[in-house]
Amino acid sequence: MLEAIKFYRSFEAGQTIVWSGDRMDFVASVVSGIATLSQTMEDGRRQMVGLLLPSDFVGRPGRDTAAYDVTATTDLLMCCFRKKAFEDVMISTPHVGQRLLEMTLDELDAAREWMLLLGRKTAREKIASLIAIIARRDAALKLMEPQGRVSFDLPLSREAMSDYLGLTLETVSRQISALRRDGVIDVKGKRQITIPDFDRLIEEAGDDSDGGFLT
Amino acid sequence: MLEAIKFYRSFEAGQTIVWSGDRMDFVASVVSGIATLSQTMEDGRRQMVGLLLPSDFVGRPGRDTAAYDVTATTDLLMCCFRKKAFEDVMISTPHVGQRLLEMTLDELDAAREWMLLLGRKTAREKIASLIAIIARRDAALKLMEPQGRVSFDLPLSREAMSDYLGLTLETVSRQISALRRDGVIDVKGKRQITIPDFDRLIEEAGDDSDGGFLT
DNA sequence: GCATCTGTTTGATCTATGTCAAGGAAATCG
DNA sequence: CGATTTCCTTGACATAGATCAAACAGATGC
Repeated sequence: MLEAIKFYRSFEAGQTIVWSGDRMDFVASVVSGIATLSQTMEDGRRQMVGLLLPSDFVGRPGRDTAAYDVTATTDLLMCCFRKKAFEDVMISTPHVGQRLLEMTLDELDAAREWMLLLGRKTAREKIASLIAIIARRDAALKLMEPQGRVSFDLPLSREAMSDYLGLTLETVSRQISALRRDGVIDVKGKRQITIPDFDRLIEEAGDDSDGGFLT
Repeated sequence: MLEAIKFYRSFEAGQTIVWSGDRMDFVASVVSGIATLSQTMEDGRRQMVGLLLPSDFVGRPGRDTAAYDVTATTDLLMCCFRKKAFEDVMISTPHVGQRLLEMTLDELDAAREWMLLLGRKTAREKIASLIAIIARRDAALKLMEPQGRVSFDLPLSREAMSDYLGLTLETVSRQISALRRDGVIDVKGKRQITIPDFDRLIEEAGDDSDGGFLT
């Protein structure tokens, strides 16, 4: 049974949890906080390839080295299982594997949505999309649909946003300023965002679909 | 048993198999030929989000509308299962679900590799990466590792390549010409590629890892 | 209260890639 | 066979976003 073999680990904001290529003998799920998966090229160019929110799963059964850097963006608590033990549970409990398949398919959909963003959206659309994604996720925690006026805190630095969106941090900053000037968002301090009209934001994001990354 | 419920469908090159949003009551796997998954924005911008090669799986158990456009790039033969029947088999045969999980995890890795390409690589690196991916896949069919001198046919038009890479078809064309001028690749006609030195190509692709999209 | 540090904003310029346009090459059709 | 169509290449020019550089704002420490 899964309960019997789990243990917890906590990390501080900014800390790298595993480096790509490291041996990784556990799998885990996020309990609280935010972590990112990213890939880095030799010359330092970096791309975030996953955003881990509470309940998200990290690690791959049947592989023993990490494929990505995993970094805690905020203080983070993870619930871990030794990989071997987890694999045993997966074999004896088909339900666990089924749930994992479902989650993996959701992640694949999110990754594909993200590919459209990276490949085809303008910088302004990218920023609007990211803000919409975070607003949706934030609302989902309160079991709501975002609608009308919405407020929340950005859990990412400008640099993290640029890694996410395939932009430079300067461009991220400029586009946030532009969206503010145009009344699409309202910014208090550096991180606190208010969206006066969520539909307007969605329009700016260029999403025809619901854009429902994390719904 | 899966054998009992499968049936085949074939499609011509260029034909769209399903449109995003269509009802899709089957799942399938590619027997021969190549298909693509793509997303399109209202104004026509398009991004390929998946490349389906023989043995790849399409469709999502537990969802009844297609999330992407599926298009046959070459003549295509698919092996199909009614979704309901397939789901029943998945429940009664854990092994099928496990295999599907493994394939989905591989696809997720490929999607993430692709995100690095879309977000951070230059046009030249993108083209080199795509050619390397296709060369690898082609070699894999012959159970080989690509090495030294390699030849094969591009199964994609310039436009399909641009949809894949988040570029315009003109940029694709120019970069292919540039790689040819620089002796990285050799092009006969429009589609036949020879790579005189595979390692050189990998260098141009900017991959630190093995870039092993489809290995 | 002042100095320092980190994260952010803004400005001036540069450049890779997009856009628009024309023409070439190979396949298909009459 | 020439005519048409489709796909590709190449050129000239425009522009979104990158790069380089400076300054600002809010923490933190002394």
